[in-house]
Amino acid sequence: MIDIKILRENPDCVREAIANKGSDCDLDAILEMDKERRQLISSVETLRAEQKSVNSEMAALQKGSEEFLAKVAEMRRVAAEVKAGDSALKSMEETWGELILTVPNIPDSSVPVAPDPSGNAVHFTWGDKDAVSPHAKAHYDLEVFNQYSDFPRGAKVTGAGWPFFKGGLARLIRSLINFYLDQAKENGYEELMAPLVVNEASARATGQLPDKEGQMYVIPQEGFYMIPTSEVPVTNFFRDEILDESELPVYRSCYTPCFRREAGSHGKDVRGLNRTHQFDKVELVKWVHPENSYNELESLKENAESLMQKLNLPYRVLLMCTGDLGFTQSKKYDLEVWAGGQERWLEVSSCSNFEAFQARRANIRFRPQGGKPVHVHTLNGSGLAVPRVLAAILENNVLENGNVKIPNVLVEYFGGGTLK
RNA sequence: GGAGAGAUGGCUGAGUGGUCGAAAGCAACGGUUUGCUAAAUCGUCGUACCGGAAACGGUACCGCGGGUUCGAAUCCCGCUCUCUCCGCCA
Repeated sequence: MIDIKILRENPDCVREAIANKGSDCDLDAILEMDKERRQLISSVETLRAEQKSVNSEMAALQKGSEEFLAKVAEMRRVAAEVKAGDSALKSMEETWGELILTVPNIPDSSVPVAPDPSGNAVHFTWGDKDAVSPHAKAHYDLEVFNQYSDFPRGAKVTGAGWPFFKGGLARLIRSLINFYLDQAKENGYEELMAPLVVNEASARATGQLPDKEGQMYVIPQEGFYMIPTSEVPVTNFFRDEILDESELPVYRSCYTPCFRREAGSHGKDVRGLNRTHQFDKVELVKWVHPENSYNELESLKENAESLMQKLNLPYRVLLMCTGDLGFTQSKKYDLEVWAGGQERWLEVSSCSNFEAFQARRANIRFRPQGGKPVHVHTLNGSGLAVPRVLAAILENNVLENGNVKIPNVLVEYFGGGTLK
């Protein structure tokens, strides 16, 4: 949620941000309504103040006295006015609340201005993508992959895009998760286990609702949503709370499966591990002091990068342009791993600073020394997604005989050096 | 799933229709006192919104949402959550 004060004081700056993000929302209508709303608030409150002061006079009067009864008659009229004003205000607040939620977050000044993904800047690359296995093949064409995964049975049991993994591949997935979590711990993130479904308020606070509703699976009986990322339960951990300034920054990591409907996806993008409805991911989440959030974004990104370095996987970092920024983000880096068999970059992490946008929605604040509560800044990034990293490992590390060499850092987790 | 009890400020806990945003205690913060610690003592001590340059003023909030009433923490209805007991169960 945008800060209404920024909107009032600097509408042009917000207007520009909206244009750069390519979103459309009617700022003039919002500002106009803000004005009306405030007028209404003040007229209702004036009435109520009158009501209140007469009520205390009445408390001192004899109950059935003439004077008392006269006041009752008079106040009956005021009460009706208050009631009418209240209901008008309530409906206005409702509309207003919906409108203000349509205003996107403002991009940071360091974000390149461009309308579409072609404006994303390659910020950094690591590793030599031409030095991967000479036998590289798309993972879905590899014998080991097909041996240890079962898409047809997944489709039978649930549907397309809900695979089973078996034996060595299942173990490799588990190895990656453990590796990620252990690394996160090294970097100061406390591990969290979270609910896999959330209520509507949580989905709203992190911004999945209302604008990404179609992405989530719904449990209508309970009004719950299956999480599309652990960002949702984890960020909501502190919803409606005031933290101590001394607690900041708070770092948390969380492994969960993630569930995404991926409506409309099809073709090459969804083959094999590239895109499934359920996938494993470790998420890194930070709650930080507003002054430090951009430094914190850099270190968050580096924490994610270090995983690929240790796995010896070539990757690149994109600084996303305004047109490719999400609704809630101020600045975002995408991390893409090189999948040598498919010869393409696969997104494995997206590290974002939301500034106070989520914190405002989620009502997460901290109390500065002796001062009024202030919204924290929230950040998150994958550290990392499992399936696409797995795809890269398989594709880049295929040996001549079709077996796959396990990255050194995973050997101990995996219990062996080769997947065969 | 069945039966019952409960939800008040950071915490404990009074308050069953009127001057209650809410007693008291604890914790916290500031001052005094004190050789130090402790104790004592005085004061401050919720959040949001509206108005205001500010000082400050106003309004709302006693789990959440409705209702009754001139007036609701208090009465009525619905919901959520917590606890206890029974049943079921990884």
